[in-house]
Amino acid sequence: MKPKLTLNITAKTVEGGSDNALQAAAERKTKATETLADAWLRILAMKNSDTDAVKLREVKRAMDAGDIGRDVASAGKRFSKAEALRLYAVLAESQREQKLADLVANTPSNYRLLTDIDEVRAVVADAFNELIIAVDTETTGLDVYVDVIVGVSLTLPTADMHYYIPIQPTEDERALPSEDVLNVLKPLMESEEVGKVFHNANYDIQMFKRHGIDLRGLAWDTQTAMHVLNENEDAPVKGKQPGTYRLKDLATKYLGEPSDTFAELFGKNAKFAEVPLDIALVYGAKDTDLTWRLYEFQYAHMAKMPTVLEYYQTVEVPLLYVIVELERNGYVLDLDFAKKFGHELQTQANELHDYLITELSKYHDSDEPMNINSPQQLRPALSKHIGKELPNLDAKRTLKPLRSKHEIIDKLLEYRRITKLSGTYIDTLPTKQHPVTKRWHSRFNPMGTVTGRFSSGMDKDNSDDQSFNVQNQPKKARKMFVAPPGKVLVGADFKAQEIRCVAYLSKEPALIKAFIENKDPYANLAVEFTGLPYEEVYKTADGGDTEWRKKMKVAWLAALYGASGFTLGEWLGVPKKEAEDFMAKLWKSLPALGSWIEGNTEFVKQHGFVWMDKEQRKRRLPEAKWKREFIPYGKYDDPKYADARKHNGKIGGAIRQATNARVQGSSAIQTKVTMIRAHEECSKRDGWQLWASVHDELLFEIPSDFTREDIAVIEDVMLNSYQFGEVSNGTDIEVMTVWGEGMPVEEWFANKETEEHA
DNA sequence: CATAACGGGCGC
DNA sequence: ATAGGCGCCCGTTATG
Repeated sequence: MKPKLTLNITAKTVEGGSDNALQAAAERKTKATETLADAWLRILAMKNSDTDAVKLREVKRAMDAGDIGRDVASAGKRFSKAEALRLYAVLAESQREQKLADLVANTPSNYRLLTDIDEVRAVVADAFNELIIAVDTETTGLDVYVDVIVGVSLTLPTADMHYYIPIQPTEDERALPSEDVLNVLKPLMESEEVGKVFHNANYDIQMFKRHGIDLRGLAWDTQTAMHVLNENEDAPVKGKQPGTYRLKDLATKYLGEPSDTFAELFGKNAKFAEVPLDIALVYGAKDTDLTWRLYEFQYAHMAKMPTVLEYYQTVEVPLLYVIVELERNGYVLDLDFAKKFGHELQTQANELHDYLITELSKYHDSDEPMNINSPQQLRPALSKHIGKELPNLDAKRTLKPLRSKHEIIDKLLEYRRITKLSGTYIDTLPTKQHPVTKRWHSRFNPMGTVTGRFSSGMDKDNSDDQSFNVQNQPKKARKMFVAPPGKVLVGADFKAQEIRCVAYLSKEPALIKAFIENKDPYANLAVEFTGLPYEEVYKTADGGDTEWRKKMKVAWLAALYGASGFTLGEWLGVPKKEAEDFMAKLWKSLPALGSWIEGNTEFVKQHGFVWMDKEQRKRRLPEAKWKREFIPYGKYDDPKYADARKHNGKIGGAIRQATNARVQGSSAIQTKVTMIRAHEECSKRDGWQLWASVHDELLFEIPSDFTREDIAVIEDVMLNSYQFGEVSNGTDIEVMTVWGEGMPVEEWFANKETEEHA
């Protein structure tokens, strides 16, 4: 039986209403007579977010099964998406209670709650007989500088036992004092002899550090390992929920063990310290149980790729210690400078805003005041102002070419530059000082990119996170970052890292020769291409780039990014045909490079992935194996072929990524290996810290009375930690007290000597 | 009021 | 037939 809802009115009986009112009433009636099935069709056809879509389907399933009925308060009203989502909350709550009861009732017999310190001692003694164990901490929250551990889970695989140790401040009198338990655990956690497996080790290492435990013996992290095994795991695919590197999602998917996250079981704002111990046991012990099983699964798979396994264990795992130090060290900001600079920007922004509003309001067709930041309002107004229809407001392609002709566009670009600078950096960063450490902390995510680079930014799972992206700070914002008292910052980059990487991977003689002879690679490419003498294609008399060198830089990027002739033409400002001819001729003069790129394309089409250097890491590009769909000539813009267009676009995208991923990923390996060496050298010396890593650059914090020998150590780290075959590494080293305001090492020492003699 | 998509822009 | 790789974050806009 379909429930049918009707309202007791008809259009005819409404008295004294206007036509509009009649119509509205009729519409209301149509909507009200909608069947529930129709309502579902309507709701599911809406533009729902992925999370909403999942919730809605779940509610529909429960309703169809008769598990849940309509909201009493909404009786008589049309069934809405809002009501469906309210029902989801009700459903989730009752399911949650049922799930918890089921979990406790089905607690495995080898899960054990430890509430006696002697039992903890016995378990630790047993753990010393294991080669490797799984460990997890439960805490009061997610702030690694404030929150504390309220429980520790241990899995002892040979004993086949899973323990949960609740500690104070867990709100149960059986919970043991924190210090007692952690003192017993300390030798185990600090032992190199017993390996440890974690899921998201960074977090647990930091929590232990907060309690004075310096964790050693890290053997595996099931989160970063999963990313090495499948970097596409949480690719934002439509209709699929992201965030699948969570332990519970991985267990559900790979272990066939349906598992709920903490929030799903206890609600968003629940505190682990308040969870009853019978539930805490089954939840906590299951964490390490699942982590261990996931480790076994992952190890078996990775062992089939020995080069990847070796890389994971010797680079990605030890790197986690480095990341912990990097994040905890944090940054010092010059707040006085930020405040002064912020005011300056504000004044400039206000002036520009006034000018733009005055000029553009004339063309703004609305009673509401105009908003310059709204592209929707800005584009028509600006188009009318300059008397030319603008297709978009893209700075590089559309606005910059017009800036010299129209003052308004020049001012607009300046306004956008200033508001971006203050809004994202100068005004925002000062608010992110950590209240306890008094420093600014960034996150370095080793699984933030598909190629193996780090990403940096906020922790998406932690809404309170005050972290920020340290890798995209513009030059002007870097001036806020200063060396801590008594220290200097030393920046060391990999000179032409990606070009050296390509020289090595492609074995292109023209490139290799440039680095052996210590010449400029772009100029050497130009020599190879034009036959002109080196001096004529390198620098101009005033030290700027020659036309040929500029052109080669652009062509280089095009080659690396897989740009088409069309795009290269745009970059060089020449017709497509000319760009294509140029590219063809370039490949002819660099045959090894050309065939290397072609080889990458063939390889990815055949295998659906590419290798990074020495097969240490894969970039999986399954779309490259797809077959192109046929679109008849002239039908390209036909909406009928939209899907085919999209399909073919993905193939092109995957092929473009093949070469780029090899270069970017291999360079990232070099940077990561070098970071481990850098960290080792820092830990041998007082006051030395790795300060940041920005893709092809490492920054150090060292005492300001450093010597030339100290710089030689940093130079050695950069040049000799990871080689690209016979292609040597290069580095430029700078000393600074303010980030970005550097000077060469020799200048630093020269200044110092002058001061000493004065 | 929360969430997500999008245009735009900073870094390498 | 199609148009530059990898990120993160801001403000606006759409949506219910």
